[in-house]
Amino acid sequence: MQLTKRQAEIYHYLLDNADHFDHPPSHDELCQALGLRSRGSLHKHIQALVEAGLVEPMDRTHRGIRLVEQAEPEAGIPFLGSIAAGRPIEAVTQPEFMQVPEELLGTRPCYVLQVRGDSMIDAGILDGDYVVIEQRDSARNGDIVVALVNNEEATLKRIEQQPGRVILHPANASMTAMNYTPDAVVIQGVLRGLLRSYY
Amino acid sequence: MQLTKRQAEIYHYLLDNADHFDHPPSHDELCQALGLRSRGSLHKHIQALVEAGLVEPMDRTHRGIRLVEQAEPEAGIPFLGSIAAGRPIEAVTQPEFMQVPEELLGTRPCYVLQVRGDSMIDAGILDGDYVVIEQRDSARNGDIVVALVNNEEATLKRIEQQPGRVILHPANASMTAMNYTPDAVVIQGVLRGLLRSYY
DNA sequence: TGATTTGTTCTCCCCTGGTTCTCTATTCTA
DNA sequence: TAGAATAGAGAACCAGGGGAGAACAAATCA
Repeated sequence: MQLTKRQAEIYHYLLDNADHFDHPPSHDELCQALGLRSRGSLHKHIQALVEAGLVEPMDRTHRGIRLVEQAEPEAGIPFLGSIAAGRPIEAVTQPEFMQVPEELLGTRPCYVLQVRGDSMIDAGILDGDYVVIEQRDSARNGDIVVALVNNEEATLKRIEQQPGRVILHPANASMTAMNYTPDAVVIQGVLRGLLRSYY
Repeated sequence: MQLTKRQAEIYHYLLDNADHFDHPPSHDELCQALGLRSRGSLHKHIQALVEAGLVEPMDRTHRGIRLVEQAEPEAGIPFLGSIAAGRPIEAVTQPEFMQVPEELLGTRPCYVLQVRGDSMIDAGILDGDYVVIEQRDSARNGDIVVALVNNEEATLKRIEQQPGRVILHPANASMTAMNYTPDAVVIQGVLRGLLRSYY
């Protein structure tokens, strides 16, 4: 259902101030905060929000103006899919969330990918491991990064950036490093943590 | 259940003053403290708190207003210390707790140790990694276990149990497996997960 | 055991606050 | 430009929240 301008205004006020109130506000308090003089007018708006499913119906209970539980902040960080050298990231249809120790998180947003293949095995990253990736578009030489190559292949490699070229080093004695021009390689994130499940 | 404003007020008063009382307060004392003149009125509020599960039901016992212990669910599993081949587990003085994805947990209690040394490097377990250990006293051949050897040395190795002897295999080409009698090796847990932090 | 606390129940009452209604002003739209 | 939609004011209504106090019963104390 479409909100009117005023309804949206009031809804946003409620959103912004949800934590300011120690108790849900009464109609009178809200009227004052919103510059209304009539409880009746406010009630009409609140009623519209209830019908739109944004506010809990409050059947005569006092101080009952409560926002509908927004999708509770899903704990953890999203598990997005799997990464295998030479293919695009294979996304899961429904992102799941994984609880990750804070020690493995950076300040920037992070996500989790599952590693396919053995290209980083000498760095202790095995087939099936989960890697925590911090979203960044730049990296320092020596970092292990998720890189998008030629706009189609995603890969997890150690990066070496030199003037005029970018080298992606696997960590596998049986594989060789690859050379690219800088504009062929887009850094999508930097390896920040690793999770492995046995059994 | 949602508390009314007054109920929340009283509950917070109880929380704030829980330690001030040498014994749980009587209704009369609380009335005085809260500025109420009627025990009956207070009783209604306390009753609501009991129904909300915040106050112990006090079936007619005198001076019985007691808060329900809010067993705050300690998030995560304990980080106990570090394990290095050939030494006892070095315990941290104050166990910290780490958030660990459910995928790495078993049904039994788990704890976290930090790995010191390179003895399992060929299994992708590096110096500094955190391992999630499930408490068990037995393991299957091939499992990586925390084993207490000769009642003094703790070590993380792949186990092979044969009639009359136990072999602990490192995963490092430059190290050799060790043979023990079964009673010299006590299994303390089985490797269940691994966490690694880069940077 | 009798007196005193103290928890419980109940009834009465007032005020706050949600609801409903009507009336009016303004803005938008066909 | 007329009618609809949107907004607000304010009155009236009444249920819920909160308190007072009496009466009672169980626990505790002297």
